[in-house]
Amino acid sequence: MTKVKTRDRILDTSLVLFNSLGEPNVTTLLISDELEISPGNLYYHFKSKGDIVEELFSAFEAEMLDLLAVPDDVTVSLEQQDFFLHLLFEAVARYRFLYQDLVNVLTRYERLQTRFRRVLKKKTAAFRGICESLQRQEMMVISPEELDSLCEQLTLTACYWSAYDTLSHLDDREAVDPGRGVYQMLHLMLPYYMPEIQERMRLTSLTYL
Amino acid sequence: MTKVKTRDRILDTSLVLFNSLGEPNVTTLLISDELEISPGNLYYHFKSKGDIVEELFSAFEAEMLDLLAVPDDVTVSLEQQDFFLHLLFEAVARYRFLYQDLVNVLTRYERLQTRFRRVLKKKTAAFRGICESLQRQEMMVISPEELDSLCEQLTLTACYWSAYDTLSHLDDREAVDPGRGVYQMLHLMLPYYMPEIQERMRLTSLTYL
DNA sequence: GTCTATATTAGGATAGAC
DNA sequence: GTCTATCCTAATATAGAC
Repeated sequence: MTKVKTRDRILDTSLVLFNSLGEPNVTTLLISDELEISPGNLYYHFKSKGDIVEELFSAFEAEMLDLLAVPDDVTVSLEQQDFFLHLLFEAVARYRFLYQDLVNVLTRYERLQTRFRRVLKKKTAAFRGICESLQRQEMMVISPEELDSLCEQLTLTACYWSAYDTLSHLDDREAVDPGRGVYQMLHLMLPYYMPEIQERMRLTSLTYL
Repeated sequence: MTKVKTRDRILDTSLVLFNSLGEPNVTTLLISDELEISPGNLYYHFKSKGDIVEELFSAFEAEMLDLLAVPDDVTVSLEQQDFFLHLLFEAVARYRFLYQDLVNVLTRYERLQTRFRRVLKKKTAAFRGICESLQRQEMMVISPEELDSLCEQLTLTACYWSAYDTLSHLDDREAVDPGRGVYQMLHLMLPYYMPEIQERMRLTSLTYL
């Protein structure tokens, strides 16, 4: 029984098309064309294009909230931090259509605004949690103001690295390299690690280039 | 003779509407409505909406290239650096419609792609120029790899701060606060200043909050 | 230069047969 | 569940009078 439900095929194909062409440039006709089904059929499964977007968003949201559910006073190792960043950028890349037209998408599908903001807040909180844990382990030293600024900067970068990266190859939007983003994230934190850790993380960061 | 040419009024109003509603959401009808002229009249002055966008882009480009024309081996004081960042964020804010739908706008008006990339490159180069000058003056210490990463991060932030900031108040897109962006930029450089300078710049940065 | 009226598409969405 | 045919609307753009 290898038959995949049409409904799911629509979601999969939409995601691919959204990511490579940009959500605003993908019409329902294009989606159905790509799937070799009729537009009517598509509308049998989803009552609007917005519904497809919302359902993809829900999947994104679920993945993110799961990933970002960092318990408050947990102890985070450098390996875990590393792994976390890796997963985060991978998830963002998988749903990059959201980020590449973020303001646009959020204004046209207003119901997503608060939900997206919640994810953002969780993201900042997760970064803060990690940094605080590293501080408790005396691997990091940072003042409260710097910590605020750093977490905001990490959030901004996690959000917009993929869009920024896309600017260099707008012709081929399939190409996506989350590694470079992780590298930048690590380098944002670098100055605040203790000297020995700093050296170690500098080396780690190179593996992402 | 206070009469402003219709052509210029179209450009002014378009810029305002683009900034507050997003370029994709602004129709030629809305522009002419706002100006209380007929759509036909608008098309007498510009043969397409894209032409309006391109002309606004040209103004943006001219301002930017002028601002970014930092001579190669110039000596930059901290005050000049500060002032430069200030002007930069002000210019970005004035044309924020470009940045808020960057990928979208650049894919729909392909001719702007290379021009925008040129501006980006100049931006990174300007940051590098400033940092190198500060290094020569022994106010900053930074390794070549860190410098690369920092300049890229500064460019990303200069580009996307306004869009990121907009996320918090998508309802009122008039509100724009370039100050906070400058603050973040200064904090990105902070770790690489010499200790005395660091203290001084930390204080300076507070004035931007 | 400016207007009114209208043409042209394209995209989202529905109706009804199979 | 799927198709074909069609509707509706909004947006870009043009024609021709004043």
